[in-house]
Amino acid sequence: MVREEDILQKLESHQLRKTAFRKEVLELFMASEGEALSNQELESQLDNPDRITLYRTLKAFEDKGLIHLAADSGGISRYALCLADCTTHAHHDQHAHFQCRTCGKTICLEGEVVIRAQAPAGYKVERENLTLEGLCDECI
Amino acid sequence: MVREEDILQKLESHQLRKTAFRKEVLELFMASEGEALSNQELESQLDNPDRITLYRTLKAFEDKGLIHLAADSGGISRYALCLADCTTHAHHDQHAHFQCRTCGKTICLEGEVVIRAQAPAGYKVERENLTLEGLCDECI
DNA sequence: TTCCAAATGCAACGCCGTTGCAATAATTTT
DNA sequence: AAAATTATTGCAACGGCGTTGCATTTGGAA
Repeated sequence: MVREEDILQKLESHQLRKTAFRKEVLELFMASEGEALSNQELESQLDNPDRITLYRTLKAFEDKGLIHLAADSGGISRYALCLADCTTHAHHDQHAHFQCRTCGKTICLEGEVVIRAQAPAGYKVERENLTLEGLCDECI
Repeated sequence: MVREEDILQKLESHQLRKTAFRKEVLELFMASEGEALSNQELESQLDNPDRITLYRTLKAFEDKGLIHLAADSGGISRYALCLADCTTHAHHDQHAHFQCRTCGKTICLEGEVVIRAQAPAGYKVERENLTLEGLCDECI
């Protein structure tokens, strides 16, 4: 269970207005335990879901460093809560994601990620994106 | 320049019919030097491009192991030629991709890729997907 | 309470990708 | 080489994801 107080505090600290809608959305993220949620999944759990408002809410959350985008192989967007040290326009959590090829469930992976891959000379690498694909524990 | 003979041979060896359209599409891939091309980019270079036919052509190429999908951060599909040892339903080339955040140019990266990341116990990892993002030599 | 800026809800749009179906073209068979 | 078979093409229509513009409502500050 997520405490109302914690939700409000999180919105406040990220300079986001405490509207009913945003509280609902943030609660879903905080209750999802590191799972990345799609617009569709969020809509199905919301009270009075307006697609467009949800899109804009997620974009606002992302801009303020509250959530981050996790690549989905199907081309849709999935977001997950950032760790504590992400702030506005400064996402610091460089971690891998896992996506189940059957149910689409996507989670953030904890722990160390070591990547060795080289871009050609003259290229500038700014971010590394690692996604593991396979079967989750429920689809195996 | 790509030789007609090589195009036909490649289609033949992958059990694909040698139609005018497919020859055109394959030629674009063979001339692109490891760059991953989107439907849009292909359409703009084709003679008489039918969107739907192009989608199906790419799917056929992929099924037969001629091309592979490279993740695009914007959620669209980009394909690139496979290396020689890919065959029907058996893609062997596990390599990273680089995508420019400005122009979208996407290339296959050669060389070794070492990944250390752990999925939770009970999960089965089947594929690892590594994409580097940044600026290409022309956008820097 | 008043005011302003931000967030919401609605309508409309554009792009990516897919499906069904009839017409056409490439192989295979005789 | 013609007929039969099978795959491919082109077209129409559709659905989903995501965006933009605009009027209305709401949250927060003065």
